[in-house]
This record gives sequence, structure tokens and C-alpha cells, in this order.
Amino acid sequence: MLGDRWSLLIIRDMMLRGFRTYKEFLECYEGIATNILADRLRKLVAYGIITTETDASDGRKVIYSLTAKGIDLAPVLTEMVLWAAAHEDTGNQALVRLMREDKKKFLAGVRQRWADRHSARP
Amino acid sequence: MLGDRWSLLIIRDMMLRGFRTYKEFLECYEGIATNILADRLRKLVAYGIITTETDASDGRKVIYSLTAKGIDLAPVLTEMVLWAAAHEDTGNQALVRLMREDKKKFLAGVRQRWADRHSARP
DNA sequence: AATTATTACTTGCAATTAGCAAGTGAAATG
DNA sequence: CATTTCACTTGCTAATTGCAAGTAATAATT
Repeated sequence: MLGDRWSLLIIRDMMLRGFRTYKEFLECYEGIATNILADRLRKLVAYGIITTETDASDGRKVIYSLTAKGIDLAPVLTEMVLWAAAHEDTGNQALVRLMREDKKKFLAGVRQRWADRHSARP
Repeated sequence: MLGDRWSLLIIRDMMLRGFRTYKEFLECYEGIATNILADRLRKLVAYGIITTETDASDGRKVIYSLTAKGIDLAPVLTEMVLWAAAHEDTGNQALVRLMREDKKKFLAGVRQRWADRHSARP
């Protein structure tokens, strides 16, 4: 169900880089095809991992957010980033250091930011 | 690189169910096609996640084992199993309980069993 | 107010990948 | 020595992906 090339990257970028719109994913360095992106977002909604709403101040924009089920993938993504940092070419070095130094605190921070965004709006 | 339907399942089954031969994967409940299995095993070897050797007591058999890089995926797999147990239909309930009750101890056990198998043979 | 731009998509088609059934070769078993 | 087992490969079809172009709705610009 998350066994494809893009779904986990989408979730990672929503969780760690704050991506929220179609355009952000499409323009991201990773080069996903537009129809595939639309399909993956649709499936993630169907699986209950993300939700959609139209932006209140710009009717063209669709805002994607993680559900509780989606944010619960934070430990999985964190371990993946740490593994990649240890064994592959590494991305955001500062982020990796944060994760490694205090994993619990880092995860608590991710959850807190998510909760903040969700208490403000229904 | 692990972004496909089978690679993580193969690693999970090697780590948690002790799978070591082609036949075990092929007959496993998950129904992978034989050419795809061969391809994924080849790629996992190329990525340095598993290694192959021919069985000393049966020249037909190929024994697949996790490398250090492979066993380092244990925290990722553990978090995935826990996430799935919390949000999806759940598999091995006893295993999940072990993981949840003492994650550190569980991971230490996985690593210990791997180290044991690797100190015996070069 | 009309034109242009932006955003989030869809559509059509070619290319890549996956899945299935059957086959191969080497080693073991009866 | 014939049969079985094991780890694959091969050939073909079906499904998925990737690319380029197009569309509908809203927003910004002139």
C-alpha cells in the first residue's frame, strides 16, 4: 500500500518539509509525472493518510494535510532518514543530527507542529 | 531504491521470519512472480543489503543473508510493523506485543541473532 | 471588463515494468 | 540412471508509468 516509488516521499515531504500543495510536489527535485502525482494523492486520501481542503484565501489552491494515521508514520520516516544518512548519500545534515541526538524530542516536535495546525482549524 | 512492492517484504521476512532461500520467498503467502523475485534479490545484492552463498550441504541451494546495512533496516521495519498493527489489519499479534513492550530489547534480539549467525561463518 | 497567468488537474499515447506459464541446467535423491 | 528438487530464465501479455499537450476554474493584470 505504501509500496511504490512516490507515496513515502510525498509523506516525508509533507511531514519534514511542510509541503502542502500540488505545485510544491510537482516542482520538487524528484521529478514525478503529473498524472502519477494526482493518482498517488488520490490514493493517499482513499487510505486515510491525507485529507484535502480548498485554500480559504485562494480558491485555486488545494491544501493537503496529514491525518492522525499519516502523522503516525513519523517514526517510520525518521528511521528511514537515519538509515539513509548512515548508508547512502545524505540529504539534510542538520535534520539528521536533530533526529539522532534526541529522537523522542524530534518526534514530539513533529507531532506538536501537526497538532498546532489542526487545533486552529477543524 | 526500496520503493517497490516487494523489496521491503523480502527484507522483513528475512529479518523476522528467518527466510533464507528462493523457495521460501516464492511459496510465501504473498504471491510474487518468479522472475520478479530473482530481479529483486539481484538488486538487493547490488545495493549491498543482502549477500548470497551456496549451501555447503546442498549445492543446489542458495542462502541469502542480510548484510550489516540490511540488518540496520530493523528499526524501519519494526516501526512499519507497529504502524500497520495500529492502523491496518494486523499480522503476528505476539510479535507486535514484543515490539511494543520493549522496542530496544526487541531490536537488540534481532541484532544478536544476526551476529550469532555471522560469527559462526565468515 | 477583458486578457493573461496560475493552479490543479485530465487525456492520449509510447515506453517501461510486472505477472504468468513453461522451460532449462545443475545437483541431489531413490 | 531416472526422477525430483532447486534456482533460476525465457517469451509473451497485461498493467503501470512517464511524457506532452490540453482543460477548467480562479486570480491577477491591464
